[in-house]
Amino acid sequence: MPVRHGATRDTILDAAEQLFSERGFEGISTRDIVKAAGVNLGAINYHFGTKERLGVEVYVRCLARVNRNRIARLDALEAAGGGRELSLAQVVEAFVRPAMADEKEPVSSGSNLMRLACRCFQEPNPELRKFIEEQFTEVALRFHSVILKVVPDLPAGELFWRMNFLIGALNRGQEIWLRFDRMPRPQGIDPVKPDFEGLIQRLVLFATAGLSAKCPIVG
Amino acid sequence: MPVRHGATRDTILDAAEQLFSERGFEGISTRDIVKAAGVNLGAINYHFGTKERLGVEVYVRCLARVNRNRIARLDALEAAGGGRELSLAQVVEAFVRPAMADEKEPVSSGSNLMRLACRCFQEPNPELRKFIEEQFTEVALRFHSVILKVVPDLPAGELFWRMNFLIGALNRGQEIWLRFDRMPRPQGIDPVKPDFEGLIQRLVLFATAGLSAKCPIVG
DNA sequence: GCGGTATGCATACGTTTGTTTGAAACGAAC
DNA sequence: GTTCGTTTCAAACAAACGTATGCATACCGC
Repeated sequence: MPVRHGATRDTILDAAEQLFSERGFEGISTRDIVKAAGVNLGAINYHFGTKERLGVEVYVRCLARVNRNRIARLDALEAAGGGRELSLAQVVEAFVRPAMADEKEPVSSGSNLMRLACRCFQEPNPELRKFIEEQFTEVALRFHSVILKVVPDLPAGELFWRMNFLIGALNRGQEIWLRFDRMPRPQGIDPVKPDFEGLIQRLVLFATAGLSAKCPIVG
Repeated sequence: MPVRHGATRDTILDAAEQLFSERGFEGISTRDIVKAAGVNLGAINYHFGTKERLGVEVYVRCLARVNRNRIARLDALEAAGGGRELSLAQVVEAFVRPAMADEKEPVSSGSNLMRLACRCFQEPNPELRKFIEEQFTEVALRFHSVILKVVPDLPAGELFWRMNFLIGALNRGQEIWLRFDRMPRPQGIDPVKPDFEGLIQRLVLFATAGLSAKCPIVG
């Protein structure tokens, strides 16, 4: 029945990705996964050992892709700029866009990439968090140093927190965008759902302003 | 044994609040809760019916307090201002501060209030989400209209998204602040953990800039 | 005092959980 | 065509899960 080597393994990863992104790691059972994947119950333990190791692999696979993409975009920007200084908006976009879509997973409201990139920050399981956080060290360092160059009068100590504010805004933006149609929207406000590019544009605008806010002179 | 009416019920609520805030709703069992609360296993079902209804009550109790506080702060600001226009920073602070501490729960790294106010946005359980989101309708409307007054050239359609960016930044800021000491911090960046007021100040600065960013002229 | 409602407790119920087992089916090598 | 390592399968495992039951105890108006 299996067509190629490792097919079952990948099927499980894909099914688990989808389910975890919707209900979280603790909210999904191994039986949910094998049923969705159409494979045997024993397959998870055979291929991954434990449910937790499967969880780690799902999240790491997704985040590695996103973060590789972020760095690639930054590299491309710097190469294209040829020594000229980048704009902060360009840098922020290079950070934001890969969390939303890439060549393998084009934009859609059913996008696993975006959904999982959100959920990875929301998993309370400490073991999972450990591996998830590891995926961000390289990207954090790269963007940190680039942004410091682009926003010269920003104290280094401030950037750490502002980067996290950006990450939070990104997550929340994604979450609301994905759930928009199924969400009880407060009447009297009547928000509109922008298309995908509109969301990025709004995020970039917000975060760019936030990142480059002048620090009040202390003392 | 019980000293006053409803003591067991409240003990359960407090214990569940603490545990849910750390591991999420799905990550905690009824047995975890009764053990932490020091009450009988049957007590949860007796007082709340189901685990899910206990979950709803825990989150609603916390959010009702936070959001009541937000509105009270806004009322106080408007009363004190006596018709003068508020500053955006004041409004943002009125939104941010109640999610971090109040008279019942002063600031500390063990603060349940802050931890739970974060987790409430991260629960994947749809039933829980429904009740959680309900808690925000009033506060959303109030702050929406106030901010529109304070940032006059902000298109109403934009504010919905920027408010959510603010919420995201707030959540992420809280989360990182709470976990700061137990977190693997990227070397080469060496961030410092501000005190509580410093966190609020940074959040207000970031969000104020983001909220009042000028929209690029389209067309 | 007494009756009745509200609460506490120990225990058990039926499911679902993650994981393990041992045998069957497979593909490639020889 | 037999062998061997790998993968799939149905079935079973013990443990943990949320919940229900039956009975003891407390409280309160009377």
